[in-house]
Amino acid sequence: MGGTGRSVKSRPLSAEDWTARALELLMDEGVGAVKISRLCSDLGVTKGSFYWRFEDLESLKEAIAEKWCSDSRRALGNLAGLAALAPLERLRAMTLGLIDDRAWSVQRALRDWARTDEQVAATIAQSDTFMLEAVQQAIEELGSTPERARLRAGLLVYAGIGFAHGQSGLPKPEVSDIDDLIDFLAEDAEVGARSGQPPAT
Amino acid sequence: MGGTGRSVKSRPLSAEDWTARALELLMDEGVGAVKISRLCSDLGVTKGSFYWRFEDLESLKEAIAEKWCSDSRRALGNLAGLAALAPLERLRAMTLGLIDDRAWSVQRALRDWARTDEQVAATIAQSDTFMLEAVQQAIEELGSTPERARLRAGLLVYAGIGFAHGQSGLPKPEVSDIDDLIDFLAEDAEVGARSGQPPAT
DNA sequence: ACCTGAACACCGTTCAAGT
DNA sequence: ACCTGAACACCGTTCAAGT
Repeated sequence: MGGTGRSVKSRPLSAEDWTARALELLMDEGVGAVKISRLCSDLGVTKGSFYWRFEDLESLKEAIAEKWCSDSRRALGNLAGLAALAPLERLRAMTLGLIDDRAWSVQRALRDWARTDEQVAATIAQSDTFMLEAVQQAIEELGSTPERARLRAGLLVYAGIGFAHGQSGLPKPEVSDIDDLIDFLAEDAEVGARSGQPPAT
Repeated sequence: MGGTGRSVKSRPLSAEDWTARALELLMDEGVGAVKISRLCSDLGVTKGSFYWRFEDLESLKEAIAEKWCSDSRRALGNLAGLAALAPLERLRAMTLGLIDDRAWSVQRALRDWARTDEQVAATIAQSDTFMLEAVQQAIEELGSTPERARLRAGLLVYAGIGFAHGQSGLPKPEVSDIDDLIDFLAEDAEVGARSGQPPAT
């Protein structure tokens, strides 16, 4: 059945062919399926072919990380780019994305690899920073001072990462909980705005 | 040099000998060091000896998880048991524990294993629930309603887990940030208490 | 340039045999 | 009861040889 395993001799495999299939495997079957031998049988070649394109497994993982982070950065950029959208709605959309995205299993694997691979760590760090700034800005637009917004954004982003790694017997937040959460942040932002310092020059 | 590698024939190895050494390895050298072959050379036996005590690697990991969770549960119990301590101080101590505990690398490995091992998952879930309840109760005592306290506790605990898994290029919270955070929760709790519903019967 | 084929090291697992 | 020793499967890695 179609798609995998080149039954006929076709064009040589590009690096993208390898990373694309590896990312598919990671999403569909988890980190345990990302093995050179598995990739080779899927792509219909022998291992030597892999080592023609990549130094070793690590460099494959780095390539996966870069592809995935650039993809998700683009997605988040689309959201943040909707400056037209009210900050409250934008924040809500981001938070929901934090919760239900099925691609969290990918992130878990990446963070895992990041622990022993500086390249991957740097890629992830950049991606996290981007997310934090988007959230912080939305909260600022709700009326918090930059410092307050940074604290709240950090709390929210860290909680999102934690949720992804938890799976944890802890009650999974419902959509209504998300709404309460946003209310929580918004309500406080108003307090901050009302009693607030004037914005720093 | 002393400690590891029984140079002389001594008493047979108990299951605890194996799990204790494995936990040491996990804390000192990370998850990559927890290998049967490594354990065997450390303990001065051959692999068959391991398989006399354990079914396979999975069951060793389950044993590690149980040992570690029961240890940390006791530690947290000591904190929560200090009902004498003002809830604000208790909450602060717990949150600081969430941040600086060097044993986070262990938790990361356990959550990783939990993904493919139901036993480990159950052990972790129980540990998480215990933590959540302790935090929730402290926040309730600050004057929040149970529902509000649950939301805030969940946010805090998830953020702690996320922080442990992040390492993430995001700015690591300073102690002063923790204080701001506690203020944030406390301040809101007061708001909740002032405008609050009467506690449910 | 791109890939095969065979080899090797390392690790988990099994099992008959030893004490 | 507790462990050895040797075997096997699986996976990552290397490399000479093929087209």
